[in-house]
Amino acid sequence: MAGTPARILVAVAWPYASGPRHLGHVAGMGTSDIFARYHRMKGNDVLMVSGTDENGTPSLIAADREGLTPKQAVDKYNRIIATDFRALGFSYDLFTRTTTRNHVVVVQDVFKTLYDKGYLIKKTALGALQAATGRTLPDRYIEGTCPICGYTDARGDQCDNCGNQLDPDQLIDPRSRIDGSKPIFKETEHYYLDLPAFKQQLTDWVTRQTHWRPNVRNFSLNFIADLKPRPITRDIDWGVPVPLPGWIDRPDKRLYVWFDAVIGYFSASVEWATMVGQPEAWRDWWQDPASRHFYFMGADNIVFHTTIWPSMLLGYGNSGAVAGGRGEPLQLPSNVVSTAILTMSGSRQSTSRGHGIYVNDFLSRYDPDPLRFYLVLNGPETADADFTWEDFVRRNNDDLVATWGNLANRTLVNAYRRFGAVPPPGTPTAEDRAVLTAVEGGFATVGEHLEGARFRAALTEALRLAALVNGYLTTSEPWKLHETARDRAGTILNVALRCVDDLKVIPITRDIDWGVPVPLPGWIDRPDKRLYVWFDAVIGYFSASVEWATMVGQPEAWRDWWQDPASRHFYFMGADNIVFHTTIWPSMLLGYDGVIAPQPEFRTRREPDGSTHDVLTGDYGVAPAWAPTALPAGRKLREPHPLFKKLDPSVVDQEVERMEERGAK
RNA sequence: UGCGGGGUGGAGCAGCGGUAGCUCGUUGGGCUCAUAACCCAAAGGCCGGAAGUUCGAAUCUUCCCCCCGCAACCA
Repeated sequence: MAGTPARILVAVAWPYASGPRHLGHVAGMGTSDIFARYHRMKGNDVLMVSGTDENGTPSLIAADREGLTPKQAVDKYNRIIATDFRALGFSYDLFTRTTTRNHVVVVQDVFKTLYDKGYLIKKTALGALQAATGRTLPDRYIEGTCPICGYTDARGDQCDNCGNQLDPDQLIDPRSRIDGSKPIFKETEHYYLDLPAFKQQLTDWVTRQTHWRPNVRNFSLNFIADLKPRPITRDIDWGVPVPLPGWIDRPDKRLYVWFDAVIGYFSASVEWATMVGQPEAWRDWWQDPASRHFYFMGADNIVFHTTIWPSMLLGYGNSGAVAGGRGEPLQLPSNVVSTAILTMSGSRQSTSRGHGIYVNDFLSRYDPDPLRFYLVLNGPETADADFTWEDFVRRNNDDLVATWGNLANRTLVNAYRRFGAVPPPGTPTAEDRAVLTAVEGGFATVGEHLEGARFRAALTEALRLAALVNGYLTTSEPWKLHETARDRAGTILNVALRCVDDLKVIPITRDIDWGVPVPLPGWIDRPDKRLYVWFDAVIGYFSASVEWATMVGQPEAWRDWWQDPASRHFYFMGADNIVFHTTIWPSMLLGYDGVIAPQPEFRTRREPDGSTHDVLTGDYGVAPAWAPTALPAGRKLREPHPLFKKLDPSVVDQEVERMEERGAK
């Protein structure tokens, strides 16, 4: 493990804004968030970017289906998806969109640069167009009768009945799946990316990536061995205009959606730099050979990230207007972490067939933490995994609640009731030292798993440590000692509290505190619940100081009074208020309000052309360090409340019923 | 069809030449501060199928079956 801060780019697959996303879509994304949070806690400089993929045919089809314009449709789904991701606590430094002005500028720069350097080839090929619109009709959107088996609903790329691969012009009576019209087949002109030009470089590079998962590496090498030019423009009126004379103004030609989508990793980094007021800051990640780039995506996207995107990066180098011809060539992926498929009760989730669970639907009834927990413990990390409600309830109740939630709860309940504060450590026994050493060792062992993107193993190890502390508590029985040997009971609870304090950083949960009453999830939006007036009133001393600092133009100046141990505070009040100032307010200041898992928020961005869009971002620098925490004796404890909810087994039947109802519609 | 990955007790996985192990669940017992943790015991697998190599195979070879991905106009 490097002791010096490293720059880590966490690049997460761009969800398509053609509908709400279901659990299968986010199955691999929780791990990217864990990875980013881990590296931040390690002290590394993390840039985590993604956004919604909004160009291309599926957006148009979604819009037509709902009677919306393409822009309205992608606005709608961008909002839904970003709201889901905020709720799931994905700590993006920037979650943006592919319809921003910035994205268009960067994409066109990459295209133009590849063109100028001779990596694009103009070719004419037979394509299918939709009669009414002149838009490209992808093979899978053409249906007809299979010429081999006579199946009447064969698709243009493949017959679902006999499994044979087809070309769309082979179909008998071909029709558009969109409007039923007969497709027009004609020769159309397109630009192709000259992938074979990069074959040798790619082969050498991938061969050296011995740390990749074998299937990713082998699969990529196999793919590279037989590269052909790949089209990067299409006949469509929704997408990034082709930045070449004679093409830029054509309404019927746009860049192909996959081409612009992968560039999103880069364009989002550029947008992030602008947003934080350091327009050149993206170079620290993209042009520093010491920086490392980690890509998270589904298994079906591997070649885009190991072959096609690297080809584009190699071709671009540092030549374009955005990179400005200076610095190192843009960095290639360091690792590509792919996720398999999350099936739903045995079959593949499909939006069109109504099979699967939407994220927002799920979160309307369950908390995000159990979902994140489940998807790591039982998700499709290396092979397909199956989501069943029965399994979800079991993992939640038996692992998350029983092992970890109960450990935190029993430790805090015991310490709070008998001591009210963190008891002094006393003289540790061999058992005390053993359990502390084991738990503190978790930072190394769990960390190693996370570095290697072995998330399931990391979580399993964290749970093993929690079980270890459970065993330590059961054996030590501090609840029997607090009257006869109070010092010893205090020592045991001190050890257990420190273990819990460490483990709350290690486990892959999102938001664990020590019992702050309000605001809590579920209460924050309740109009009938408010903080008690004295609570917010006394905080006024602090908030007014912050306000003053902002007013005088030195927003950090309040720290000189509030965080300098040498400063002295004098309070003046009526006699009826003494207890608030000598007891309650000091308790609040001592209380454990530290943020363990900072959360993302929406922010509106305005671009030079006046357009605006909302992005997900956040200040994640306040997270604790990835190291044993120093829990001082004497720190006040508040009345604990359970961290996670136990689920009633009846939810299994309820959810199965709900799915059947929807499937029947 | 070609290429790649995978098929191990009810679920999820590890093992990859020495005769099968982990987590959870299940059954019985102990204990109980706690959102029933922890301890003890037990049931449950011919390691997808077949043939072969070997003193010995879940582990190596060959063939076959099943699942998933890719096969370049799904992204």
